[in-house]
Amino acid sequence: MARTQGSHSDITGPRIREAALRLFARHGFAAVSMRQIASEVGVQAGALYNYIPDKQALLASLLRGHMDDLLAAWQAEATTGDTTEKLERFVRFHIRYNLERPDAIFISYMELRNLTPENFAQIEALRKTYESTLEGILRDGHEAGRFDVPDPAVTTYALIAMLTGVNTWYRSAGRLTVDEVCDIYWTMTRRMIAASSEA
Amino acid sequence: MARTQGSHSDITGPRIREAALRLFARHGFAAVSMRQIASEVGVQAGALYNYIPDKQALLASLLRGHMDDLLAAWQAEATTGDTTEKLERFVRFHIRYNLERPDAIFISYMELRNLTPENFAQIEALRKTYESTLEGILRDGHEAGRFDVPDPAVTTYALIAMLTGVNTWYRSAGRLTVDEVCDIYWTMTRRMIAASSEA
DNA sequence: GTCTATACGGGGATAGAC
DNA sequence: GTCTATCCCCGTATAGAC
Repeated sequence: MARTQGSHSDITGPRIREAALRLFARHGFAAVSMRQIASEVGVQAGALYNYIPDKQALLASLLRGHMDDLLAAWQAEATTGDTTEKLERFVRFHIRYNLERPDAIFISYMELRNLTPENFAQIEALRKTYESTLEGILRDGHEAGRFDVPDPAVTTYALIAMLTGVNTWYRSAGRLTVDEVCDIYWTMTRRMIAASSEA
Repeated sequence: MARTQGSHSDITGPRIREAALRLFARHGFAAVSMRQIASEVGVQAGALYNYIPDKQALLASLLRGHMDDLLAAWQAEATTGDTTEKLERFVRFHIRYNLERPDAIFISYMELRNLTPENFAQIEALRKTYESTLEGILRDGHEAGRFDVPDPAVTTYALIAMLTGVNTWYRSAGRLTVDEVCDIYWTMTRRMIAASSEA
């Protein structure tokens, strides 16, 4: 039997974060009320403040958590292989990772403006770190003569935008599998940076 | 001498739209109050309702106006030239047009979820129309043997995302002119669809 | 066409009982 | 740790005077 009152500190915290992530992604940070979040979790609004200082800190914590997870996941993949293999791994990793966490990705791009300047700077730095790994790969490949990348910074922006864009249109019920999508984007990427072979 | 009261119907309407566009882009639709918009325009909140039925209709009208302008502007450019020239023109047109209207572009991507289903369907149809012109160019070029585009639909998504992404990073005070940016993106586009020459 | 005033609901956040 | 109750502010939208 579920208790309607009492201590649930171990599960309520995560549930608040899950509910907030989903609601912020669906309706936008400003449009979601603390009462809505509480209602999803099954507690009263006041109880939320046992877990978070305020609404803004909740958003910042979600975004920071997402960026930390993303960087850790990429670090776990990025170890071996030559430059071309690293680039291919980045392309496939980015598409897959984003498709698996649409809510977190959506919020990360849409709700940055609702952060305080301090929180914004922190999240931006993490994002910059992630994007720099791609830029590093492009520069390495260019210097090694494997790629032709006249402007690594711009190419990084272009690639990130292109890859992240998959989230706006891909549906698992559609005509393409995730693997097929990754193949297509890897082909486009390879051509964009003029990698030597199309094998 | 400015009147503090009286009739200004000819200028208040446009000023409401300009203020709303700017504020929605800056803070998000849900976070902006009618009182804020009125204050920017220099009227009381109640006076806004002489021009718009409600807040939601104001947003829909801004988005519809933007899409109408976009389609008209592209129609005015799209008349002549072979397929490769048309594609190059699309790339440069899209980047320039977006950079000149950052607020409208931002809102068009961020605030779609705040539209009623009817308004959303309308705006989406206009956006689809615009993107279809690009897909048409890619299909034409592929069939004519000028491009190699295995999946025109996905390539369209990829190109639109890549080009629209310029707005997130470009600053006129930065190291690149708009022309240089267009050149870089056109090179990347040409390679992506494997257009015959790189001249 | 704009004003003032206001209706009415809902927002974030806190206090104190249990 | 959660509840109920509440504070205080602000939201959209309307009514009626000028």
